[in-house]
Amino acid sequence: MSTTTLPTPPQAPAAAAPAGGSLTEMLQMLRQTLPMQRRLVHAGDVVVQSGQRFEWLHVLNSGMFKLVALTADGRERISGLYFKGDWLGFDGIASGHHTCDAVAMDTGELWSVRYDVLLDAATSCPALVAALHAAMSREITRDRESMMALCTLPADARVAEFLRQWTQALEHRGQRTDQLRMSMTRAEIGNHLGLTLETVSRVLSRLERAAIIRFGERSRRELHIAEPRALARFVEASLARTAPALQ
Amino acid sequence: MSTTTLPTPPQAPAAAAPAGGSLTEMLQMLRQTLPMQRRLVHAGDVVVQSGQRFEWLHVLNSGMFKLVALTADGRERISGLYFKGDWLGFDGIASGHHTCDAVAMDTGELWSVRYDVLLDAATSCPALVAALHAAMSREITRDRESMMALCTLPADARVAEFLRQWTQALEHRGQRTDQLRMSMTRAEIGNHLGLTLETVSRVLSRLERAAIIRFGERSRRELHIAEPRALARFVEASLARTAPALQ
DNA sequence: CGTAAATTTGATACGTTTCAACCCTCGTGG
DNA sequence: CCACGAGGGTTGAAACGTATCAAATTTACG
Repeated sequence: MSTTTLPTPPQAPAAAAPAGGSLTEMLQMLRQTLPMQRRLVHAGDVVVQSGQRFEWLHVLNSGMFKLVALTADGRERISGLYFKGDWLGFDGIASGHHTCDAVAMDTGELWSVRYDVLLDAATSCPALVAALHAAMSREITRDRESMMALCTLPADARVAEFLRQWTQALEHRGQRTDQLRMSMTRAEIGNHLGLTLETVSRVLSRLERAAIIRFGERSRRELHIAEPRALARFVEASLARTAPALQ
Repeated sequence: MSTTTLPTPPQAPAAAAPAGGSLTEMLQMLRQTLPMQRRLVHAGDVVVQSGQRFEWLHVLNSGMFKLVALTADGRERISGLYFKGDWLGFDGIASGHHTCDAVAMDTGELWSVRYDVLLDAATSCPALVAALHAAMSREITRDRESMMALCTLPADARVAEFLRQWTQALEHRGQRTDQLRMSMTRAEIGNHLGLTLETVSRVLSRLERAAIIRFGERSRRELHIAEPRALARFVEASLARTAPALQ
C-alpha cells in the first residue's frame, strides 16, 4: 500500500462529528424546521410506488415499512425493512423516479416533505443537511451490512442474522427487544433472505429447539427472544462450523 | 440539462429532474467550484481505510476501485466496484468513521475534497448539492440492484449478471463494452458474488462454450463480449429454466 | 363454522462447495 | 538456458446444503 494516509490538516474538522444526534432529537428538529405533512397509514398502504415521479421524502414516525423492488424479469424482492426515524424515497433523487414500492406493514405515522422544500429550508439550517446526509449515509452502510449477511451466510445463520438485525434496529430505537411481532409471512421472510419459505420455517423450528427463540402461545408469528446476543453467538457458531474458508 | 434550476416555484419541482447532468459535466462543475486535491493512484493503493476518521470525499476521475468490507467474524468481502465519476466515502458521513477499505485496482486519478469544505461551497452552489445527492442516491439504488442480482440468482446467472452490470457501467461512461480487462482474480470475483473461485471459473468456461464471451489470446483475464445484450438474455434464460418460483 | 391461507415436516432432487489433481504462465536463479 | 517454484486457473468426483415436491396440520377470517 504505497498510498499513505491523505494529507490531514491539524485542526479537527466538524465533518467528523457523528451527524444528526439522537433519533428523537432529529424528529423534533424536523418537525420544527419543516412543513411536514403527517398522516396515518395502515398495513398494505403503498406510500411510494415504483415508477412514480420523485417529489417527496418521507420520515417514519412510527410503524414498519417494507421496500419492495421488482427485478427485470418480474420477480419481486423485499429489499429492506424500515422503522421509526428511517427515511423513505432516497432512491428517486438521482433519476427523478422511484424504483421501489414502499408498503406499510402495520399502522403507523408518516411524515412527508417535498424534496425541493427541504432543500430550500436546508440552506438556512445546516442541521437539516446534516440529518439528511446522515440518513442517506446510514442507508448506504445499512444496505451494505445487510447484503454482507444475507448473501454470504448459510440458511441457519441467515435467518438468525436477520432476527438479530431486526432486534438491533428495535434496540437502537429504544423499543423492547425480547419479543418480535413478525408482520411478515414465512414466504416474505424467505423472499427477503433468498430462501424458500420451507427453509425459513425449518430454521425457526431449529432456533426454537436450540432455545434461542420461543414462539408465542397464541401465534407462531410472535417470537420471544430471551437473550438477543444468543442470536449473534448462533451466527458465529454457524460460521465456525461451516467456514474455514477465508479470503 | 437542468442542473442549476434548484430553487423552484412550487408547482413544478426541480426535484424530479434527473440531477447532476452528464458525467463529464459533473466532473467539470466539481473542478470549477471546489478546491479538489488531485492525485494519481496505483493498483493496490488504499485510499480509504476502515476505521479511519471520516473527513474526505473522493471522486474517481479515472481508474477502477474496489470497496472491501470486513465482517464481524473477520472475513472480507468485496462489496462493490467503482468507476469514473463515482464517489467514495459516503459510508463515513453518518458515524464519522469509515467502515470499508477502498482499494485501487489499476492506475487512476482521484479527486479529493474535504466534506466540510464541500458543505460550505454547497450553500452558494445548488448544483453541488444536486450532484452530491444524486451520487448518494445512485449509490443506494446501485447497491440495491446489485444485491438483488447477486443474492437471488443461480451461479450461472450471477456471473453473467456481474459481467452485464460491469459492461453497463462502462457503457454509461462512454467506454468500449466489447472487451473487459478483468483486474480481479477468480477468487476476488467469487468473493464478491458469494461463489467459490472454482464455480466462477466453471461458469466463465460455460459462457465461452455458449459463445457469449471469448477469452483473449494472451490471457484469460481479458474478455471479449461480442454482444453485451447476450449476457442479459443468458440471465433471463437461466431464470426461465430454474425459476417457476415467483412471489 | 367452514374454507382458504399459512405453516410445519418429511423424502427426494439438484446445484454448489469441497477436495484434489493438473495445467499454464511468469519471474528467478542456478 | 533451462530448472524451478509460486500463483492463478481449469476441471473432475464426491459431499453437503438447500430447493422442490408432497403431504398433514394449524391459523386466519368472512
